[in-house]
Order: sequence, then structure tokens, then C-alpha cells
Amino acid sequence: MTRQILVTSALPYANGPIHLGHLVEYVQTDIFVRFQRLRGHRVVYLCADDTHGAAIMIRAQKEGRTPEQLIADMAVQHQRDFANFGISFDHYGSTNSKANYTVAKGIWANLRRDGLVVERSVERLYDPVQKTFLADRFVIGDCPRCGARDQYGDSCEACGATYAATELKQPRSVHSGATPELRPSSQLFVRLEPLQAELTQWTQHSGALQTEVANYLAGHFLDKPLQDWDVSRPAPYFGFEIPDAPGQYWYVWFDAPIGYIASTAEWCAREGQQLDDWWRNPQCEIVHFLGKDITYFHTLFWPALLSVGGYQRPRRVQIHGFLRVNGEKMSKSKGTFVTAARYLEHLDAEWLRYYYASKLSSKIDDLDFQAEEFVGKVNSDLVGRVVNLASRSARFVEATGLSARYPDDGGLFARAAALGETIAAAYEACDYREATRLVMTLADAANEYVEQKAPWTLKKDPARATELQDVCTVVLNLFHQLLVYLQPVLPQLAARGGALLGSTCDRWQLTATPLVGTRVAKFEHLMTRVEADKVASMFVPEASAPAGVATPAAVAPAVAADTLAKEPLAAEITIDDFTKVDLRIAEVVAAEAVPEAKKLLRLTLSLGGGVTRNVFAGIKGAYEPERLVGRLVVMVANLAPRKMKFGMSEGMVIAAGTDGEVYLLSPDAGAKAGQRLH
RNA sequence: GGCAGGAUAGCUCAGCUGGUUAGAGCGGCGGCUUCAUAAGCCGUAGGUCGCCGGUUCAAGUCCGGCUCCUGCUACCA
Repeated sequence: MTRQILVTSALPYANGPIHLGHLVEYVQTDIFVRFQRLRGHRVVYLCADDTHGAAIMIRAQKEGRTPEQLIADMAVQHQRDFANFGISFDHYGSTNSKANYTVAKGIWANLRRDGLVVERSVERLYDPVQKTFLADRFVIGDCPRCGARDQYGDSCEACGATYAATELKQPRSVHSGATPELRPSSQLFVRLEPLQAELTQWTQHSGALQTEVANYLAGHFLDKPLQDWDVSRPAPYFGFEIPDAPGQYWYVWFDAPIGYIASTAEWCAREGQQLDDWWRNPQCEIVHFLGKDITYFHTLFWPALLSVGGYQRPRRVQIHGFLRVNGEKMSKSKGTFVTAARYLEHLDAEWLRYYYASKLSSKIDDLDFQAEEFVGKVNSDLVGRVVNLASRSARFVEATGLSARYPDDGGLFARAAALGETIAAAYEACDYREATRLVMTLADAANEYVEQKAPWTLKKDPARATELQDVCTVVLNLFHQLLVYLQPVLPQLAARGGALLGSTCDRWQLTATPLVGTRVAKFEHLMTRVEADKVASMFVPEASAPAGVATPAAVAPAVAADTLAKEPLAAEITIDDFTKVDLRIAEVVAAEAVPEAKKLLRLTLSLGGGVTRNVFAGIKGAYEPERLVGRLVVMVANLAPRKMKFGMSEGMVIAAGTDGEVYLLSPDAGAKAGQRLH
């Protein structure tokens, strides 16, 4: 029976680049989707950028551009990264779209109709100068717990404390710098309590949730009356203005999941499909993949919205854990916070897909990335066992092709075909670890067969040519089965291996019937081995790595070869010419973006002994100011001061770069601010 | 502090409703092979199943307590 399945991954926030942690989810989902397609089901895979909220607004403001410009840029980056990892979305939308507004408006109208929207006055911080209410993130001040300065109104980046914006010490508005005052603000809430019975039923008895999740909800939320959900935010806010509440915007988490439906709507419009066939059709299985941090949004609010909106609830919510690296949280300073783009500078996307698959189960456990294990899995499983089957047999039959009839193989092919349903069940359950393990047992059996038949011996005896062809026919057919079974994980390998054998590798059923009498193409390497030092170099800590995370520079292809050509060596000078330039080590003691400038950061550099210089540097695009504070740089200390639009610049900071890249220089450990470079 | 999940060979993990000598892969060690991307095959050594107590003819598997790890949450959701 052909199933109809709508699959989503959580919408990545347009506030940052895709990293290895995100990829756990997209790879997990993509494998599921490709598996279902391979089985012949009707599948659509949808996603979108999550674009609204205060964080986006603030970041855009800092970078001196509009939120629209920021999210447009992010959309390009995100989709490029996903494409590079083979994530096969049918459509990728944005929550800042007309379609999303339309769907959100519809659901909102139903909430109103059912009397589920209530208005209530809440005390909020108000900027008396700008005359606006302030979202938590628009208030900065000192952390009430640890006293760290300039923290946002929701949590402290220094100590991790969370608190209300009203608890900040010395609070001030990021807009005007004024001290905020408390004022009553009228806000909108969605009542969830009337839906409690329905949600309890769905979470506890529908089978849509993993048991840990059902328990979590039962013990945390459903054991007492569900509280009203605060879904509005006062202007200014980047998002959708609520149609019947001018000056109020939907909170980002209201319209984010609605993006699933909106993205489907856009896809439907493009493909001539009917939205109701996917969201209002009990035959259609909706499957959401997401991380454990956003569980309650997807298991309480979201099903509530769906229900009120007249849409069907998900058949399954598949929740995964976080990525850790060498047993620890990903960390920028330790270099373990690796973006998708950075990974690809060093390693192959399919290696990661396989590695993740080999570790993923259907549980919520965190997944630990371990470099040596990664190297081992790729080299020994994929290259040593799977690909090796082709490379030790294909050459022998390049001239003859496969035998016309499938020879006796002692039942190997039949056994592998029979295991197909077990493997499929593992994929279906998202137990990819089990699926890949099973496939590897087949690879082992095939290698034993090669060992036993020793085709290299047969080759030496012309009289046994037929036997040689038969042996290779068996090996390549076993290899072909593996390619198909692994196709959801390794689509590119399957395509290349398929090209060798003249197979598309695109239907699960192909594993049931041997290939016979077909030609075998000239053998070429199907996959390269991983070199351990490449994995290591990917984890070089941020401090010595170029630029920040996800800068445009990181995206540019490596062009070391023509760097010199682009900027030829300058004319010769004497040592006296050089000594005219006074280069000094300086410490960045303060750094901030110049809001009106596109590229400038204002740096306060210390030369030691209380001597500081104010310097403007055109490095905004590559460095976040907070990260620069405390680091040592090299400056030209005797450059004539220059008056700029934003103030006097008293020197310049040395950086390298071609075509807009920027790489600041750092001295080795031990250098002190004020020391001259000779 | 509350809640959820976890603690099994050096590493990553299987072990369902309690029942013969606790398993797999990787890694280690020994041998074989040389077709293949220093790949492959065979053999082998490793575990007081976190700790304490209980139930039982019998517990990694059930119950109680404790320790440690991870995550969520901390009268916001």
C-alpha cells in the first residue's frame, strides 16, 4: 500500500549559520524521507527559515541593515549548506511570507471564534524616550545574579542565569539609553486549558510521541491546568502585526510552526497539489522531526493550534538529542562549534551522513561526535568493507560484464534480500544505527565470500574465466544490494556505484532481483578515505581560526594559488623605509559596531601603561565586537590621525585578506601590549 | 530544588515480558592473505553489568535507598 507522508524538520532560526548540531536533525530527517521515497511512498519534505523575533531585529540593527536583508542573506546561506549535505527538501520557505501570514490569520480567526483569545494587562518595561514597550532583549543592564555588565533582559551570557527584564540592575533601553519604566501593557493570550483533555488524550494515547516525551508532558504540564500562552509582543517587533490588534505582533513561536503549513501551501501552488489533501486528510501521515529543546512548542501549543485551525495533528513527532563533541557541549572557544561550511572545507558531506546514521537511534539520547570513531567508521565500514567489494571485483569483469545467469552463491543473495524487511523496519523506526549495523553484517558476509573464492587466483588460470566471471557477478550483486540499502544515507555513493553497474539504485525492490548480463563500467574510486589530521584541523579553536562563524569569507573557495596574482608584490624598499612604520602589539580593550557604518568597528586599543588609541577598523563583516575584546592585535601606531565621519581614528589595525576577506593577526603567546615589531 | 533519561568489555552501544558459559562493532593481541583505497580473512584476550540492600529456586533484567552524568525546568512557557 502506498502511504502518503508529509515530513518536516524544525525551522532553523535565521539568526545564525547551520552547524553540525543542526545537521543531526536534517540528516536524520533526510534519511527518513529518502527511505520512504525508496520504498515507493508518496512523500513531501518541507522546511523553511524561522525569521521573526527580537533577536533577528537586534542583530540586523547591529549590522546596520534591515531584518529583511539579514534573513534574505541567511536564507541563501542556509539553503546552500543544506544542498551541500544532500538534504532533499521539496520546498524551503520562510516564515516571513505571504503564505505564512495567510495561514496564521486563518488560525487566529478560529481562535477568536472559539473565544480562546483573551486580553490582559501585563506590567512591561517602557522606553519613555522612544515611547515604545521593550521586548526583553531590548533592555540591557547588569545581571542580577553575577553582576556581569550589559546583559540582555532575558538571560545572562556570563553566568547563564535567566530572569525577567524587570530584575536587571541599571537597566536601560537599547534604543535610547533611557531608563525604562514599568507600564501596564495590554497583551493577548491563547487559552489552552479548554483543550487540555484533547491534548492529554493525544500526548498520552495516540502513539505519536516517544514515551519519555509523553511522561515529560504528563508530569510537567498536564498534571495541572494549562496556563494561557502569551502570544503577542508590542511594537517594535519584527514579525506579523496581529490583524485585529494594531501595534501588537504575534510572538515568533506563534507563527514559526505555522511555517510548516505555509511551506506546504507554497509547494502545493507550485506543484498543482491541494493543501487540504496534505493537512486535512486523515490518510496523510504528518511526521515532525525536531530537537528536544523545542519539545513543548510542538507537543502542546502546536497541536492545539492545529486542532483549532481545523488541521490534523501529526501522526508522529520524532525528537532527537543534542550533538556533543568529544563528550562535551559544542564550544566556540574550543573550536568544536563547527559550521556546515567549515566542515565542508575539510571533509566530505557523505562521511558525516554515514557517521550520524551509524550512531542515531530513535531515542532522545545525545549523540557524541568523536574524531577517531568518525575516521574509523568511514574508513573501515565504508571504504574497507563496502566500497572495497567493488574495487576488488569490478576490474575482473570490465571486459566481460556480468554473467548471463545468476550463479549459485550458496544463498548469499537470497539471505541479503530477505534481510531487507528487517533493515526497512529499522529505518522506519529511525533506528539507523541498527539499519547500518545490519547492512554491515551483509558486507562482512560478502567479503568472506571474496576471500573464499579468491578471484585473484582464478584470474591466473584462463580455463577458469567463467568461474571468475560468476564470482564477480555474485560479489557485485551483493554490493548492489548494499548500495540500495544504504541509498537513504549515501545517495551519492549509490549513484556512483549504480553508474558502475548500470543501476539507478532508486527502488528498494531492486534488492530482490540480481543483475545479470549487464555491462560493468571502468572502475573508478567511489569514495576516498578520511585522513585523521583533516578532522583535527576542522576543530582548530576559534582564536587561531580565521574570522568568525559563518562569515561570507568562510564561504569563498580556497584560492591560494592566485592570491599573489591578485595582489602582486610591491616595489623594493630599504630597511630605513621599513623602520619608519611603527608597528605595535595592542590589546583590544573595547569594541563596538558603528551602527551607521556598514563595515566599521570602533576599537579602543591599549598600548600598555594607560595609553589607549581610538581606531576605526573595517572589519565589521568578519568579526563580532564582543569576541575581539581582550585579544592582541597588531597596529600601525605612528599613522597620522584621520578624521572620519564617526570620529578621529588614531592608527590602523593590521589584517590580511583578498577580495574582502579579513584576517586579523595575533602574536604568539607572551607578547605584551606596547611591544614594537622589528 | 523539581522532572525526565542514563550508568553493561579500552570506546560506541544491544540485551523484550527475570532463567543455560552477558553480546555486537570498533580498538588491542596472534596468525593468514596480497585481488583491493596499508583494504580483506581467521583466531584470541578483555566485563564484581555504578554502589548498598531486598524480593525470588533464579536478577544486568523487578522493588527500595544512594552516588555520578546529561538534558529540561525553576513559581515565564
